[in-house]
Amino acid sequence: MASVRTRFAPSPTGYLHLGSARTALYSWAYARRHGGRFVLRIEDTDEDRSSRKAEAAVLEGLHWLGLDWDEGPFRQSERRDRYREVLEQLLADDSAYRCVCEREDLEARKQADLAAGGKGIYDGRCRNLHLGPDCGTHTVRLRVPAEGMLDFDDLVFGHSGQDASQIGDAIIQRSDGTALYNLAVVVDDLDMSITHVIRGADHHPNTPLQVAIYRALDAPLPAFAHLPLIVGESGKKLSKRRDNVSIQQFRDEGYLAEAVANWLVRLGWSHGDDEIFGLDDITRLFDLANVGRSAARAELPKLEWLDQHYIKALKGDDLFARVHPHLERVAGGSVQDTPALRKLLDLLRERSKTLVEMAELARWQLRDELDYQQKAVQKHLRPVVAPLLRDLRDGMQTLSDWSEGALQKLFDEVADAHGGLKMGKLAQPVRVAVTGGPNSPGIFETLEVVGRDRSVQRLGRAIEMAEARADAHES
RNA sequence: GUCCCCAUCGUCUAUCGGUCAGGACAUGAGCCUUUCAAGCUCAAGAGGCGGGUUCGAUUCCCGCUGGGGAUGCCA
Repeated sequence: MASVRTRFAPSPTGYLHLGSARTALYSWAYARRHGGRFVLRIEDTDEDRSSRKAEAAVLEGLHWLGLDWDEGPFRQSERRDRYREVLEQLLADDSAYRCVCEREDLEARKQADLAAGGKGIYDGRCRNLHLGPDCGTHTVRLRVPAEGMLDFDDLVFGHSGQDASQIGDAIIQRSDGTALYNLAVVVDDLDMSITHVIRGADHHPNTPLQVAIYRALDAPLPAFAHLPLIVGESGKKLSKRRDNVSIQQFRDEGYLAEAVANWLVRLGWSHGDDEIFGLDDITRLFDLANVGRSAARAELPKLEWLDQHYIKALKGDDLFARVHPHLERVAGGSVQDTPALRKLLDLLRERSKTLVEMAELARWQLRDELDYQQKAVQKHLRPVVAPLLRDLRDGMQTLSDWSEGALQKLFDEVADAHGGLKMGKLAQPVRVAVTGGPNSPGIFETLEVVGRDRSVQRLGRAIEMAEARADAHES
């Protein structure tokens, strides 16, 4: 058997669509798994909707996910002559014919047919007119056989097909002389020797028509594999309006590429009870045989869990580089690489579902001005804690060494001095004082990150806040 | 309307005639604990309905119901 050749053929939409991303991932994985080649082709036959910029965004999405291709990108817009050549050939052997039916008229006849209980397919008015090139403005239609099965093997859905009588003679060339999608894909897949056409199940119903084209061209069929749709919360096909369909948006929301890829690969494919798949695992294990047949609902919780899973494994330079843009957004300016920040990020790994969340959790380190959470201030910075904070602050100023160990010792001493206070009584007020909120990593680690000067300063501010409330009570 | 497809916990899925129907996420409870997480333990939670076939159906067949997709001079 010829070596595997798969392709990904997106239309340039300005971003990489979630469903397309999965199709790309599966096609890529299938080629890699079988030592084949992966071809990239841009389907830009609809000029109105295509631009180079929109195409670049699609490629960027692919790169971000970690997918690479061996050939291309080829563009259908650059293959017009080839389509024309094929069209001429089809016309010459009478597999196709010119049609001069006008749009409005066509629509009216279709509606009438539908109303009369018909199927609403082309009535074949020009089918036997044998119109020549001089017939004026015209489209070209494929002469689909009147009967017989237009069938094909589908690696996911099994043997599929439709009776030819259910399909009208479809237009394959527009009246402006350009080829339509259904013709272009077939010609491209043939010319590019694609062995496995892997694409979304929304193309499943179009395939019989394409089979008719293959036959008209007297060409062998590739293997088809239609992937069940990914649907949104609504249970319907993903829509730009309702759902987040842009891979770039997931990236911007702080999801890691490996998490998105892992999420996508499991949306429709499985390998026993396994859940964690890196790109390398995917190229090693992926197979069409284990792709399911029903639509999968894209829900975020699993993605979040995966994202946290991969974030937990991130460290050092890699971690820093990936959160950096998000840190700068929170900081509202440039963010320097410091040991304290590195330590904080490390502590935040298992507390963050996304990089965006991680950056948010680092806010108290990124900005000198604290955002105090009123509820936490009310609860923890009460007048009675002022003396505690004062002792702690004083102790910090003379602490010989600013380390978790030394801080722990200081806290123990202050707790003893105040009648054996529980650690929680001390930790929470301090936490609110130095971070502005009730949640953060361990208090000693937090203080170490904040640093002596800022800790002392923030404690001072907290003492003022607590005492101010005492005054308010008295007056 | 017509054609095509799909149907296991809330979600993603395993099962390829015989299982206490398994796992994961989410959910609830507990443990841990200076907060939040993380981690660990436990719990609850599924074969749409009706017919067949079979010694035996979630699994195979048919019908129904439900859902989805396609029906473009879009891809």
